[in-house]
Amino acid sequence: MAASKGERTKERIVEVALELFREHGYDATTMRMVAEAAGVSLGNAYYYFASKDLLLQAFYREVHEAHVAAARPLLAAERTLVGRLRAVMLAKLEVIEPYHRFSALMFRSAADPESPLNPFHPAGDDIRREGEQLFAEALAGSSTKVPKALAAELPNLLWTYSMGIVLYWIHDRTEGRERTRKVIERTVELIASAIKLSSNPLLRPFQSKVLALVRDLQPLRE
Amino acid sequence: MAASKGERTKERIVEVALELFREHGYDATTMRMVAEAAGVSLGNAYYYFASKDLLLQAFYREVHEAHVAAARPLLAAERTLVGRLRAVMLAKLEVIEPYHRFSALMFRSAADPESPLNPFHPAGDDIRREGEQLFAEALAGSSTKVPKALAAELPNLLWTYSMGIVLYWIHDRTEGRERTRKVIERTVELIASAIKLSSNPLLRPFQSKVLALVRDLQPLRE
DNA sequence: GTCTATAACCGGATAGAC
DNA sequence: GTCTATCCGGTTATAGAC
Repeated sequence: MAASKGERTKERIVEVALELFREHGYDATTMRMVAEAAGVSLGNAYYYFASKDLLLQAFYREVHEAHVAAARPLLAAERTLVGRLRAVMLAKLEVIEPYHRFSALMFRSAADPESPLNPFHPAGDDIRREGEQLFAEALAGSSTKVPKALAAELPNLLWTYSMGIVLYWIHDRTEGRERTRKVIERTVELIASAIKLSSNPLLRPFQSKVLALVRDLQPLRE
Repeated sequence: MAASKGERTKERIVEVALELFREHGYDATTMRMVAEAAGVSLGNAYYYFASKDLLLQAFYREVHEAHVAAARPLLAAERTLVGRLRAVMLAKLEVIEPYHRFSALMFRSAADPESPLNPFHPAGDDIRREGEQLFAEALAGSSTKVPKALAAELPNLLWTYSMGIVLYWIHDRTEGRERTRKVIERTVELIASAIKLSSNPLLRPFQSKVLALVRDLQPLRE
């Protein structure tokens, strides 16, 4: 109850904003609508959120938290690597489905250098780190042994992969997102196969090249 | 010389717009500036370009054409697969370098479903098709034999890859884009290795799974 | 029917008074 | 912290000129 008046106002703004986003989408929701619905003036809304984009970040966080909440129970029931990856991805699909109508706009920041959704965005961003964390858990709890060198890079790679799936899903107009589901099924199988194959000595030189590349990619995150 | 008055006006608008983009970037260039520089009214500028984004498409086309022009002579001098891929990618880097300052804004459409730069954008778009064509040439002229099934999918995959490199480059603040250059070097080597490995019988089942996936990805392009 | 201009709208963002 | 008044730039409506 230590919430100051300001904190409560801020919370109220986020709340109505997310509701409006769900109802009308991001673009169709104006800052004026948000301000009015929250019972504050336009200028005052900007006092709390310096830009409309910052409100969108609140949306990402909500989606992320719903994703974690949806994925955990599924993970508890799966031991195979492929099953666990599938669970995480399908949970994501479930959570974002209500936003599909507006997804193009709401996820366009995925390519924006300033956005945490951008896979190349410099580190320090909570949402991406927590997303990677979820994949780390999916890997750690699986019955498949993942080589250590690979294990260090995989969460980050899988997070990037998941962003690619979201990008695909945005364009998927099929009933029940059938197409995206199929792509997820095929890709999680492939990823699991690739991880298992990676121990094969024939591929050793190839594998170490890939790892070296992946490690080189990182410093952009500073 | 059949250029009607309207065509000439349109051309003039594109011309000054690209110049202003180069000088100030996309966002800082206003439609009012473009109109004034082209010597037309604001409303008239909109008669020719229904949106600012359509002017940006003209920019993409120019960049693409410069890329092809820069890549062709390099390709003429390279026979190895790795050399040819490298040539195409480095030519790209050369061409886009002048826009690095503003790249975040100018390339943000890469994730926009409506943009031809989006790798998942439905087919029918010239620029992406021509980009794939360039990679098809790079492959066709190389000394490496590419399995037919793979050859059909590769141009499209390589184009997507090149978009990923651009996304990386956008975030690359290093001197001379050293980091991106290194990533290109490593990735073209990996790609060439992977193509060669793909003939290995041990990987046959893996390879066919990958190809099946890639083919499945396509129909989104309708 | 092709082209051009002026005025206005709309929504994100800011300034500055209280 | 809150407001009102404005700015600014993309976009549109619309009227008229060639």
